[in-house]
Amino acid sequence: MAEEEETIRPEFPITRVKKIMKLDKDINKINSDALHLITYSTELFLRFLAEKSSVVAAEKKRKTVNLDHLRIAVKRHQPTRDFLLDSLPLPSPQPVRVTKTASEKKPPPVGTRRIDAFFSKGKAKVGE
Amino acid sequence: HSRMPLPPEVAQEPVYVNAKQYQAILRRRQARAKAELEMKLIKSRKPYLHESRHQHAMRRPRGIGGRFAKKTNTEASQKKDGEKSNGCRTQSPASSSS
Amino acid sequence: MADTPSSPGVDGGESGGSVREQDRYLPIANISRIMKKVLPPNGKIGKDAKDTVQECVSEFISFITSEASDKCQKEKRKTVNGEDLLWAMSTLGFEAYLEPLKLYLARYREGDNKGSGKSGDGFNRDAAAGVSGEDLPVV
DNA sequence: TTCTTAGCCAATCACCGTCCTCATT
DNA sequence: AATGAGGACGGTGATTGGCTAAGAA
Repeated sequence: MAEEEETIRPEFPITRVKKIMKLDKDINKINSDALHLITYSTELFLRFLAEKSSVVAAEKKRKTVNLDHLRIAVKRHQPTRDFLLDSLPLPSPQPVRVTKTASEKKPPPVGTRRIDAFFSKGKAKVGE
Repeated sequence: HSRMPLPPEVAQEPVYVNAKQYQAILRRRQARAKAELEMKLIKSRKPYLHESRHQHAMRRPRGIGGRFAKKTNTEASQKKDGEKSNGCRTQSPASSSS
Repeated sequence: MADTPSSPGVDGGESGGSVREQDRYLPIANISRIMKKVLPPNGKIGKDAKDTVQECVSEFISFITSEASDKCQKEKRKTVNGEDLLWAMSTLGFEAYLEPLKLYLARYREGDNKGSGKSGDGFNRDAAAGVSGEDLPVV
């Protein structure tokens, strides 16, 4: 057997993934497993965004995936939507179609709570 | 589990987020605010990242269609004037559509 | 064209102690290439979409890592390990990645390093679809 | 219809991977 | 003992813009 397993590598440069992690000074040390896992999961996440955005583009009958499609795609997956809340710039004109329907103004489904304490402390009670 | 209203960083009214992520999102906000303060994180995108690569791209031979052309022997010799024969776009997409 | 406030200036050196773009994001060419793989054959991607995805991906890294690191601090450990990351994934709503990740880790350990990298390996082909499924069951 | 824009090409060179030493667990 | 951080070094793929078809409007 003359063929040897070529050490295939992830699509992303691992060293840069680590650099991005280390931008947060609260991060101390990272072991090899963690580094590789994050790198690969990032690739998975990217594929997810691309795939979902592509679906939206198709729905909109567009051949080019644009930022709007990405926003809609993200909006459809709660965990992603929530943690990317600050990362997605709001589209310039938000069609304020907000009919002052008081009944509709109660968005939070069961199991949701409001946060008011951004200043006081970074700790809010999660217990319901 | 439950969802938590998150104080908006840019929006106006509180947004409800997954309770599991709530703490993590706030932590990240603090971390980014701190990083922005300490490292003066840039917000805007530069037109290009490296001056040297920008220059390289600008000085490269281009085909008739604006594409980068292969370095020819003429170029390799770097002495004689040459005629760029390659870099020309391949005719036309022709009919490759299935 | 609206030009960016910050001039290109010199390469590599930004005034003060600012973090460079190439240190905060993954290479845009890699982002674009991976995205194109899941698009239809003739699909295109807008520049704004690429740039924003690039930022979102970096945020993803920091988001997950932060949660894992937080767990480490609470447990008085100084090194983030694989378990911490897997735990963070599931905690933050990406439990769909657990299986693909474990699989990948096994591959990686097995032969020093192994990955899906190039197309041809199908063990992760549907991995992205894992979370694609839909919203998680909000119990 | 008109106007905007993303893909296309490949050469340099900044960055990635590897190997090393030293520190930490 | 095992393993991660940090640095040096060599190899290499990401970076890069003008033109125009492809799409958006």
